[in-house]
Amino acid sequence: MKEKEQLCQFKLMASRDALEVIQGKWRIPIIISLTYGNRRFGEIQRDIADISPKMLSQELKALEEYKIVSRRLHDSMPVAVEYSLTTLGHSLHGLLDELLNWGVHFRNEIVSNNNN
Amino acid sequence: MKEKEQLCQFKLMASRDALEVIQGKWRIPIIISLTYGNRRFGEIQRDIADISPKMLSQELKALEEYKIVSRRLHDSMPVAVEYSLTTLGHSLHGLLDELLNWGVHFRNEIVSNNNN
DNA sequence: TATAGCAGTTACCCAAAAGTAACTGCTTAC
DNA sequence: GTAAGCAGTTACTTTTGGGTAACTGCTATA
Repeated sequence: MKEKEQLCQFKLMASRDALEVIQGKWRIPIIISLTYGNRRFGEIQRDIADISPKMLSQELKALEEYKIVSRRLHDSMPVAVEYSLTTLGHSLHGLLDELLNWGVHFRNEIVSNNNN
Repeated sequence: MKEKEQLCQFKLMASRDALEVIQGKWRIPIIISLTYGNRRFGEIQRDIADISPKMLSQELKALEEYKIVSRRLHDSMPVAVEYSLTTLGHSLHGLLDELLNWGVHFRNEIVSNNNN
């Protein structure tokens, strides 16, 4: 079964590509916040109660580089910055959905399985 | 829109639950290897070419604690150990699928988008 | 004119994650 | 009897991720 092994290797590579982008404590939460519409820096910070401005800024920059998030600067005075998901960012929708569903499923399992 | 905000908070929690389990460089790859059937320690190690025995052992233990993986010891002589996915482990199938699809999608996007 | 809000940045520190290398005890095959 | 494969473990080091606190420059509001 050489085919099977090649498929396995292919999947391993694909998973690495994906993980490279979404890895870390804050990226998924940031993306989730942005699925609720365009958001300002401070708004995201309020959504994700325990993120520091340093981490938010750092991770937003990373997500921008991966073309997941776009940053629009409105040249009003006091600077207003608007973050939003790109098309590529929105393409994470299905993955996010599965992640959330599984998160809920997992919590139910561990709560109910005092048996086992 | 108080509802919207509560839903957002709910999703943030669910994502944390899920991430706690699948976070890290090696867990997803290990789970992928195990979707190809029950596997011995050495087989997983060969699937995932660059994992060290230390990391494999450590992550398998963690996945066992989360009830994602089960370890069966055959008391033959030379010890044979068989790892497999639990039901909970198999329930990650949909998530893995989305992850892999997105990984492929992402790679295609960044390869083709020399424009932008 | 002092305070608060906007959108961050900077320097410093610590803990966790991961890598490296060597070693274990067991058995079978050469 | 020596090498190789099984399934790991141990000690040590490096790297990275993330936390904390203080600070920036700008503006609107009280």
